[in-house]
Amino acid sequence: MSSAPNDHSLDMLICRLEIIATLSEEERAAIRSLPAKTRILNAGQDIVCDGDKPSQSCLILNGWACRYKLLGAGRRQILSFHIPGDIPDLHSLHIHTMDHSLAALKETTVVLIPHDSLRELTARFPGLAAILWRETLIDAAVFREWMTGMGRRTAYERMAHLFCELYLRLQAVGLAQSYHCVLPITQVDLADALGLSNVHVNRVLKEMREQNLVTLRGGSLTIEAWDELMRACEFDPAYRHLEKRAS
Amino acid sequence: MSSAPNDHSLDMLICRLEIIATLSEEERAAIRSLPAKTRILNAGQDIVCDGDKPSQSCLILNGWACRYKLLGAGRRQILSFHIPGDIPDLHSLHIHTMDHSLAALKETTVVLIPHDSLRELTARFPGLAAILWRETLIDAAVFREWMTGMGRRTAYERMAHLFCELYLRLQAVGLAQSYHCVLPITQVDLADALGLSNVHVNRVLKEMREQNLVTLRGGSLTIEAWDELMRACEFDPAYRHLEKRAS
DNA sequence: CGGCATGTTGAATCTAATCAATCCACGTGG
DNA sequence: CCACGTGGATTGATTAGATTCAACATGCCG
Repeated sequence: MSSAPNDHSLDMLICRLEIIATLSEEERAAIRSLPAKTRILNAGQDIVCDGDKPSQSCLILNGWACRYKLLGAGRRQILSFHIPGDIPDLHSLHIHTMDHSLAALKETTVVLIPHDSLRELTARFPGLAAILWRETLIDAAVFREWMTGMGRRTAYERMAHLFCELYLRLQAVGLAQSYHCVLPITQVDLADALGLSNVHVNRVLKEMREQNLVTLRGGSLTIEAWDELMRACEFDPAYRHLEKRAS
Repeated sequence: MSSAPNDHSLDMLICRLEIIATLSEEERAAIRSLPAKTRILNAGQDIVCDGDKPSQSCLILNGWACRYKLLGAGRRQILSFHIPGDIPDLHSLHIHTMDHSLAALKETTVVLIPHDSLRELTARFPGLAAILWRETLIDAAVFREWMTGMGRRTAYERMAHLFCELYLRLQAVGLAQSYHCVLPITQVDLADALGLSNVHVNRVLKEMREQNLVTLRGGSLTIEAWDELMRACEFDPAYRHLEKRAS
């Protein structure tokens, strides 16, 4: 953990929020002056654990993370994947006990922002409060989409849907272009995210590869037929609620 | 739709918020003076639809509702059930387009509160804003729990878990006692909520009945063995985040 | 080089879905 | 009052999809 010179790590957050809203110069300045500590995590390392009562939230600067819950008999459910610009535990600002864990999927750099500072920020700038609130609501909207997938979509559709979602999210932060991106997710992780067994994930991936739809290999994803991929899972990006709106 | 004399329908909301927080007298008064219209819906009637851009949120006064998404080929996923005291579409305050629908499961009375008034309220009382934000975060926490159920729990466990959740929620608003409550949910609804087929729901219910665990019949639920029911699904109520905290 | 994590494949098994009847309670209209 | 229609619940038979178990391949790292 290193106390940051605060180069401009928080610009990442500004950039992210401006995807869904317009910020004033004051608001940008206030965000930039948030106290922040940088921390680097190894692959597999937990950032926050189920049951913790964190006093800070983390912004991902680079790397990958996922949230997950553990059940008895070694069962695990991955709830979401997170990429640079995300604040995966923003909810802990108002919900004090973690009901799941957050872990790095590869070497990952995060910026830790104290809840006190965030609370002060939202008190001074109600507009920012609304935007952050909105971020957590979008998070919930994505949960709803995943839920409907797990309940009512086939394994094939679920996988296709996840690839569409991840590609668009990566593209939005400049980490994907021309239907190609890094995806440091193992087949076991995919299985735990989609509610499948690792063996079945392997077979569905094989099928998609053979159909020249998508190829996932060596930690990188190539989408060979974007339109068909979207059609296969009835993908509608509306659930991510990216319509911009002057708060 | 009738313009309400505003007897005290909003006390329901106060009561609900005081489950997770402590309100000042001013805050209570401000809530009570919210403009509100009462509306009565028939069973099966939609309250808000996927794609709508509502300008108000609804508080359930009595009855039952559920949120759901429709997919191609007639598939439906129920995302949540709602009982008196819930504000199932509070998120529409900051997310402007509905990504799912909300429908009454039986004759249901709701109070409609304009977004403008809510925004004004949260601007004047940042403490209330935090509490409402928190409500939406708890909503998301429940989604996470359902997700892990659909991904990693068996049909039997999922069903048991849902019954535990609903019973405790009903109990909290005085609609259940001595392990018995009204549950106007058909087996088809249960199936769409749990990601199962109606036939399988029927079989699991039969199994539970034969084990003297729970009986669901004629719209009412009786839990014969609460402890065992909780054990069967590893139920831990923590995910509903009811710890009270002076905001 | 050995060890370990990850990915791949086959075979057997099982859970839950699907298809198809039937039943029952209830309300409606003749 | 009874015939009828309807929505929900129930049951059986069959099948599809996914899991489990097991073996083996591959690649990376110390």
